[in-house]
Amino acid sequence: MTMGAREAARRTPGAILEAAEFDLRQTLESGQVFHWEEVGAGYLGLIGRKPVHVEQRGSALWVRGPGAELVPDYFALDHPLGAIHASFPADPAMRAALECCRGLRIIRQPAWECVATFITSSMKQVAHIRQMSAAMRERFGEPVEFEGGRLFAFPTPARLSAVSEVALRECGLGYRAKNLLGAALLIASGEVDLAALRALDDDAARAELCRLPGVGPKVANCALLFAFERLRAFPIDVWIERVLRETYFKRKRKVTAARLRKFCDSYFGEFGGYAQQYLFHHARSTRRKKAPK
DNA sequence: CTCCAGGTTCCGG
DNA sequence: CCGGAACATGGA
Repeated sequence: MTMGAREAARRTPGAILEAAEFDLRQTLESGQVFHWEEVGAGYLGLIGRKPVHVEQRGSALWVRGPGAELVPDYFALDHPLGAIHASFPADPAMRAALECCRGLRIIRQPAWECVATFITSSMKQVAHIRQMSAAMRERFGEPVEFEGGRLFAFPTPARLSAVSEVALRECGLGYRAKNLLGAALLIASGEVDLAALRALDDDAARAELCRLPGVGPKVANCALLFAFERLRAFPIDVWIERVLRETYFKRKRKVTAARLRKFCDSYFGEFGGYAQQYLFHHARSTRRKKAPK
């Protein structure tokens, strides 16, 4: 596909940066973030309110747009991925996940949009979460012009707290609308201070997150992992639970949630969150491709 | 049409 | 502490 001269002229100047041990696609398609769109040979999205287009060619990232300078931090290119991979347990399941997902990085998301999207995630497929996120952005977010198109920032807590529950339901949230509204209110009022969580240890930060309606242990761990860089946080969802039971608790009866929790916290170690994300993405990408008949 | 999805909350053993 | 049930919506 060649690009027309007019379209090419719309492009903003770009830059090239080195990104070793990084796989953009695995990172953006692994279900940790929900607003990036595949455009051309790369991905288009916002980092906060700054638009950027990112394309990977080998170990180089071609970036263009106001968000370009934020790319290294956002995609956590400074995480010691070699050491992280080396920290994974050496069992077969973990090995397979590593081979599948090598280069996947846990990114540094803005806290609120991470918390908010995961509040909407309960009992929803990744495709649905993406739809709800897009709907809320388009309807309530600040528009951002970029290369002849328009993107929308994720609406702030203040903005969302002023929205009606009906309007949120129209974005497809269902019963989650009330939770998101309540969470936005608690944060907009200052009763819960997301920025202040950075000073707390993991357990205290998790407890604080769980004060938000619609945030339980799983969503709190997602937020800790994807927005607060707590790389030990290990979210247990239906996929991971299936993997755990089939892999580490084969033919054991009565494995309670508490038992699973305890196992994960000790077995996967200091970068447990990374291990979890690799297992999650591997399970999803192999289960979905199966049986095209 | 039926099944199920990155859960949380509330309620009775 | 543990298992169940309700809660909404849409893609496969």
